[in-house]
Amino acid sequence: MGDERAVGTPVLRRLNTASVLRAVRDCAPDPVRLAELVKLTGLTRPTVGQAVEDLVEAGWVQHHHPAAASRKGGRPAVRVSLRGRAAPVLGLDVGPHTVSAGIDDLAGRRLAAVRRSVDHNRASRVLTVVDAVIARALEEAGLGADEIAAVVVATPGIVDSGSGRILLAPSVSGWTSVNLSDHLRDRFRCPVRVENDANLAALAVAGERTGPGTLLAVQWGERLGAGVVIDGRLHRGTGAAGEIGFIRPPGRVPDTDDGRGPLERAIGAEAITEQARRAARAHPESVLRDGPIDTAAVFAAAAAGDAVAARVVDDVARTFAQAIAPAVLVLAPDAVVIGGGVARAGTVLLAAITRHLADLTLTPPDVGISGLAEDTILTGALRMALDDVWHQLPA
Amino acid sequence: MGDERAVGTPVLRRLNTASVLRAVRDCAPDPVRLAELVKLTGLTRPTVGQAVEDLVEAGWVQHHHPAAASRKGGRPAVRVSLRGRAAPVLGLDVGPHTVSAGIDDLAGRRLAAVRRSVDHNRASRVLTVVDAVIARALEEAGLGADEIAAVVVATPGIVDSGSGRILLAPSVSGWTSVNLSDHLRDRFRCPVRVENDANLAALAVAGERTGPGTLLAVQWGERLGAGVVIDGRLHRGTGAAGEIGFIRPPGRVPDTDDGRGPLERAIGAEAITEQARRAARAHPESVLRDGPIDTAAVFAAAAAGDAVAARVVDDVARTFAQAIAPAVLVLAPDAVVIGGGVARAGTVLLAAITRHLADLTLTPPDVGISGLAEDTILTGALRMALDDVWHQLPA
DNA sequence: GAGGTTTTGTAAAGACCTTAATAAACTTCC
DNA sequence: GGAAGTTTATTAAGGTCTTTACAAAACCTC
Repeated sequence: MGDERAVGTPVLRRLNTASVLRAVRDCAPDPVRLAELVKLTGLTRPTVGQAVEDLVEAGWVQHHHPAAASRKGGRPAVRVSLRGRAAPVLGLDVGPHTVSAGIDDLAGRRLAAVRRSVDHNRASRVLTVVDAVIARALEEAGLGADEIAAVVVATPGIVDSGSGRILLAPSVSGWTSVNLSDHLRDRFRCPVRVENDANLAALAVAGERTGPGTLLAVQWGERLGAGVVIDGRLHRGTGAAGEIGFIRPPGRVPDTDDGRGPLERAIGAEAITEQARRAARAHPESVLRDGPIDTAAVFAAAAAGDAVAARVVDDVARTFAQAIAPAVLVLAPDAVVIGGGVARAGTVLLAAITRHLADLTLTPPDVGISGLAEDTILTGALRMALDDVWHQLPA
Repeated sequence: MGDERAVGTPVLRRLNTASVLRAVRDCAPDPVRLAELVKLTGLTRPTVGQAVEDLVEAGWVQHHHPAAASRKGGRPAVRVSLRGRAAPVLGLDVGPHTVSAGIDDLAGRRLAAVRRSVDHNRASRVLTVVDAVIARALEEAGLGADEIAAVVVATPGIVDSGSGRILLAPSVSGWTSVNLSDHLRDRFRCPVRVENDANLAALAVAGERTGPGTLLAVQWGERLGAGVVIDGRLHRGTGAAGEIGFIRPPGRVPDTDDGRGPLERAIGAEAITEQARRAARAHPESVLRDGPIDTAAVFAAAAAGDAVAARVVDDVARTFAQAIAPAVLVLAPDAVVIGGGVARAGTVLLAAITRHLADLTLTPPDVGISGLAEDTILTGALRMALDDVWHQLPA
């Protein structure tokens, strides 16, 4: 129930120019003929002409040389395209081991991508790397910090979306005491947002899917987090939505004081390998006996038919399914998509989870693996930054 | 990202008349002076005048006699108010034991309220009662079926929101084979929607709360259901969202083949009394030994300090908290509100649930009891019907 | 009953979109 | 190489709606 106010004729114009800009964006990065925009928007030629003129003046779109391809008679068309450099956005993924930065232009073209690892995950050291990565990315894109139109930073832990403060982040020592948000706000004059990494990964995964719907996107590695995306919008709740790592699974869970949640301690990557090691010791016939054990090895052994490994995988899948089943029943998501290090191991786990979930829920969701590579979180951060820019258009 | 199209000046007018109508509604049921509407909408006088003229002609608002109260000098103001009879809506709550109907006008005034019990919950019998209740409600309101602008029906079970078919409804035998939606569509010429009762109850509870936010509204009686309302909008997911009755709680759950879910069998009203009975047999010192045992008696005994009853209540609360904790972690709702028969028992249960949830979640939500009386579901149905009418305004 | 106040009503002006007609530029065919 | 044809841009006129400004009306108070 939007509360529109004070509608005059100028508002109409803004509405129409926005409509034209949307059409131009949908065609990005290809240039569009003006006549095509008329068809796409349903507006008339003079209106579109006026709007394009305004947009060019404001710097959002740019003219193209008419001396291009695909002429088939007639006066040469004026063609325009999104002027990406009008509002480039910066995405940042601050992980416990690596820091990555990316710069996209409005059209979604990647202008820069930088990745650097952090040796010691001490907060002060991380901050230094963050600054270095940003500087390198800006250099690569040939941009100044002033030209960036939006910044979104992904970080582990729970983030207060209002202030941008990090409330809880066990994986990086001292991270909560650093006001990352303020630190970056000084460097940029545009809005800076800090957001939970699993949430941003969810946004990236949702971007791969078309149409509305509910998505539960899980990031599964050493730690375990999730994001909820409903009809393309991220669901935050009171702020800590998606923290599945703190679900308490049935059965005993080892105590640790590293701030990890019960489910993380039960089926995080480390717990999986630990279970496999124990199983291998108890069952010398397993191939797990040979070679080093990591999650990839466990899943590979299970896929190859090793009964002991299969048992471990099934246990993990069951625990996971039991843990999220209540949430699946309440949310009734269209899909549960798993990303992160564990997901890369393969489809053995997937099948087991699907099986168990079908048993525990009424309308079992599709269970899939994220098709996105290592930069899922970064992609999500850039996506949110672009969305931000796009929503404050009329400014 | 709404895809606006073909915007001309007529659209502007529609926008403004809609804005004026909203303002009139917000003042309902009191009449509004025209000058006041100017302030409320931020539009100019001629615009408001034009809009009001159009709305009167369309029958949405009506003029008031100027010979009314509170004059303080000046030309007598033209006053208008929402013409409720323009679009009265019908709400229906088809429960396993009772059928209720209500008719509200646009201003939210209750024009009729009818409630009738059903002896045998056979589908054919229920349908007869439904028809009778509708007829009585229409008579009471002095309206014909043709004048109703929207109908929303609440029913237990899982409802396909597209077709309105009832997919799963164990509590009424033969209910799934009845196409309630088609049955009613023949009687009314307006849209008829069938919706899960817990979802509508959630909508009603959400109406009591102000502002945006996430709400998990639980209906807890013999059966157990919930609705999720996010920023005022009902969340459906793939259709069966909120079915917490089918969450599998830790521990053994008795098997039944009446279609109830595991959590319902574990902590539904019947299960609570059963647990209390067992506890009373084992502990003769409990006051539960005296008198008949129902949920109210159990909660009263616990509130009065009976240790055995308190133990039962705590067990129930723990099971409930454990069951919904994963959903609470994923959704991070602002509040969990409990309604239905069990909730009426008092605040003993509430305190226990709050305590256990605080232990199991990161950002514990407010836990409260629905302040709405028996007609929560009916209220929700009427609310959704009103929302429906309101959203198809520009037609 | 005169003055003041509050509100309604009306007319002119400005802004924007739309329709329609005209001009321009390029390709293709003869 | 010129004429016909096609596609597109430009310009002008017309209509609708909002805004601004001003006049009229009705009522209360002094």
